[in-house]
Amino acid sequence: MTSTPSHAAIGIGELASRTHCKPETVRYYEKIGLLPAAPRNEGNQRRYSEATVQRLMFVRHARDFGFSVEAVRELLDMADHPSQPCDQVDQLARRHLAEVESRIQRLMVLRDELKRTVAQCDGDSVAQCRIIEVLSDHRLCGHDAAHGGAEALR
Amino acid sequence: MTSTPSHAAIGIGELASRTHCKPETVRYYEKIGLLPAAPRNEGNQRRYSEATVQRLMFVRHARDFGFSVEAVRELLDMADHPSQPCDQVDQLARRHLAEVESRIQRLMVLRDELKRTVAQCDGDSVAQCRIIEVLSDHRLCGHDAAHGGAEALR
DNA sequence: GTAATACCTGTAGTCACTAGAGGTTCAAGC
DNA sequence: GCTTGAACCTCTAGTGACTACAGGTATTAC
Repeated sequence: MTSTPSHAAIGIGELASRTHCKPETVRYYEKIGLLPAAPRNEGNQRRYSEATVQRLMFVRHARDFGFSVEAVRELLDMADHPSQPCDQVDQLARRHLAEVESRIQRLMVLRDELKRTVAQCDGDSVAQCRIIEVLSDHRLCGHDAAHGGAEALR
Repeated sequence: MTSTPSHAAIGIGELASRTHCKPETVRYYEKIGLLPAAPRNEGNQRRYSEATVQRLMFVRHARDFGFSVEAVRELLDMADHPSQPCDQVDQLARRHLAEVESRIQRLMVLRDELKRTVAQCDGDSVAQCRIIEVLSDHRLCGHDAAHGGAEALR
């Protein structure tokens, strides 16, 4: 076991493994200001406290929720001011929820069209392939607008 | 109207507008080899044929379907060999469909969790905010694994 | 003492474009 | 023929959120 007593300083490797990310990511977060510049030991290596573990967990969790780094920055700022009203947090989360829902919608349209197209392929030569045919001629789609596939991923 | 007779050479601007993309994107596709290097007029400007319009439409349409540029490259290659069997096209499309479906699944898990969290916020101060609380403590989630938010977007 | 591992900085790469600088060519009107 | 403005050219850098690598230093275990 390499568990460290809670009062001891934590190295970047342990911090990373405890928060399910990589040392590179930790340094990246420090660089872009999501984490404060870590104090160093005599050999110039970063040493962390439990508070930083908590902060990084918050960051990772928010990222897992799909919030952008900029949104995480705002959320952290709000979390740092607990006596303020939480309207802003609420708005940010609702906006994000709306984005996720619209992404799901667009992906579902795309999925249906892909499904329909794939189902029509009879496994013969490319010349008769329905997939290639549909890609070649937009009029063969169920939809006449773009499906928003590439955009749906953003 | 600025319509061009079909036998005349087409400029990059018209090609772009007819395929709903930008001149920059056309040049980018040429650079990465999705489009062949265009012949030039005396003043070094690109001139396109109807065949290129068709090819670019294919590319845009495949991208709208959410295929990666690498996948589009493969699809183009297959479309260029119409006498071959279309198993590969089929496999590529099915793999892509599976990816889209898994992305939808992950996004739906994320959406449900976000929805639940947002619903629990009573609009009081940040200190009591359920959203901040959940982000601070992963155990408060419905799920105990990562929600795959950031990954779901890829 | 030595060897393996962990850490450091800085830079470049990923994906699919997009934006801008700074210059050239074209097309239309006078 | 000249001028003006739009369209075009090349090249470089920026986007988001990391990831990977090169080349060096520190720590740790034996």
